[in-house]
Amino acid sequence: MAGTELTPQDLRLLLAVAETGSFTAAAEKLGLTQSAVSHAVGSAERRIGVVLFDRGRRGARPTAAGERAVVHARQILRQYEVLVTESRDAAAGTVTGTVRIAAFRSAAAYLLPPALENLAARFPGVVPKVLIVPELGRGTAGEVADGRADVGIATLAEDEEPLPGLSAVELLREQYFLVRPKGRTDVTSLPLIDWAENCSSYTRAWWTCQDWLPATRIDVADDGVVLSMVAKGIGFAVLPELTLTDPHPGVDVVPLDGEPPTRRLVLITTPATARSRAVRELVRNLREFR
Amino acid sequence: MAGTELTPQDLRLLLAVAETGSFTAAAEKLGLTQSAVSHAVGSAERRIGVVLFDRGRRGARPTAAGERAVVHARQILRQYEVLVTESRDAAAGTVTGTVRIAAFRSAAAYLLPPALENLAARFPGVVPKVLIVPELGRGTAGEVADGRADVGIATLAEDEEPLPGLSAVELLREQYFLVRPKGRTDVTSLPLIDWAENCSSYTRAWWTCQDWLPATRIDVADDGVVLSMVAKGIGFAVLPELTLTDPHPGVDVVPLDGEPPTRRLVLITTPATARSRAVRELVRNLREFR
DNA sequence: CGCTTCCATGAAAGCTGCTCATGGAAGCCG
DNA sequence: CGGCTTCCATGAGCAGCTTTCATGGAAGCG
Repeated sequence: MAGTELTPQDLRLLLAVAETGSFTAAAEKLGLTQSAVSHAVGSAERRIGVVLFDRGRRGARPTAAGERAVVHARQILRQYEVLVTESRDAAAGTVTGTVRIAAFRSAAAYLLPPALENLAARFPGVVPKVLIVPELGRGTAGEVADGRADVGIATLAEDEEPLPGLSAVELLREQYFLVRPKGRTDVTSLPLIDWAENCSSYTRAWWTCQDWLPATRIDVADDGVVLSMVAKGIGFAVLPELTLTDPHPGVDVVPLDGEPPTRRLVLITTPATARSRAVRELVRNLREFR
Repeated sequence: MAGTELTPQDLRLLLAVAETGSFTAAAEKLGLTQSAVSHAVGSAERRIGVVLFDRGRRGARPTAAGERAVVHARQILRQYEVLVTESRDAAAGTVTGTVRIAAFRSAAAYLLPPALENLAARFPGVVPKVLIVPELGRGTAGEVADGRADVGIATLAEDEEPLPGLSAVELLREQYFLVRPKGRTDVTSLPLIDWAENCSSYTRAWWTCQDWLPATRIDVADDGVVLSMVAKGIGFAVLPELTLTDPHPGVDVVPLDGEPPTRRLVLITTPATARSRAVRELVRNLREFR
């Protein structure tokens, strides 16, 4: 395509190829010919002087260079959208556009609904899209960094810094509580039911100050399952406040001794969209309704 | 241009028109015809459904919508560059690219040189471009927000928050000092020589705690001029540490009584580029050499 | 009023991105 | 081992978009 640079269409192509893993599938997805994709990708590679995909029998996989290109492609395409909606808004004096929110399950369940309701009431033109992501690996911050979301609700340990270049605003700071089967006051002999998202670094410091460690540790994927297992007397758990918002019969929630561990919930944003009215309003809402 | 969206060429055009203030000048700047610009801008406006420029006898001025479009256009074009250089770097295992740094004068004079020297030694492929901006209005942060710089060195009062969506990392925290003509111990009767960039909100709180106020106030544009005026005995000044780095004959620098005012120097970055190796290294250098 | 300096517009040229048609390579399998 | 399938590459040709060329109109300035 044009001269020496990549057009938005090129970017969409790269993205489609990366996401489908094949030129043919990408072409189909965009309503084009496989030939068109092949020509375009080849031309793009020639123009920037780098191979973006390894073609093999099983399709096409991005090279290291391709991975980088794809991340930027997503962000550029998003910013094109923002350009258009913000320009229209500026002319019409309205607030519209979509806001893609990445949140982990419990945040989406307890924090988002009131904020989104209020947002919808005041800015009917704004369409929020919620993306539920497990807070593992790079978690929600990764979604924002890779251009798949505009705003992320992430957890951060007290001393942790956000990924470079992402701006974090503290939403709230929450404590961990001891959750034990109802009536069971001594849990030292019970297994600890841990939960994959519950990044253990948050509680590790606290454990090192205790004079006992749990006998066994059971790992579970979902925090709801953790709670019902505790209710059945299978073990005890250490969970943050947010996952304990609903009343849970069959368990006692008690504060932890000493210096209880805490974690911060932060709002991750990217500059590209953070200045848009819709995102700013969402952030304001979330901070109000915490 | 193409279908329903703006190509990078369209963006370059918008930018050129906004910067030159005329279709004709923009065309010349890009080596095109005035006709091409007119057709392209018209077509872009039709596609996004908004008038971007007010055309008059004196040329073209961006509308509110146009202003927004231009800001995003700068950022999108920059991110295209970053896409290309990062992809090439990923393939070749190098670190290249330009980093545009916005700094106010004294930061550029005292903070930047050692950091840039070190950066150049370790990453010869990285080309820093320094943009000196008065820290007035939105200051260096505005340069970053509008896509004219990748990194900004800005000042922030203790309780101040950075612009929404920009991420700020604290570089250092510096005190204000009293600067008076050599030997002159009582300055209460002298005029205060103030300096436009010296955002008075930083020192206002301190003044309200004092039991005297300066007789007169003289406003000067440059901090160097402030110092030489003090040296001539014309008045006294209250200046932050950074502007006092060099020895200044003819003045005494003494700490302020009570709770002296401070300001923070922060590094402002945008996600688009902050993850690039070059920017991260620059940030590391600046924090080391503070 | 003529002159200059802006921008707009219609028609034609040139380039580019797409499709069509085809070929090649590599795995799978009876 | 040929046939089949499933990938991607390539060359030729067409359609459409971007740009130019050649004008025209509108408004400020002497």
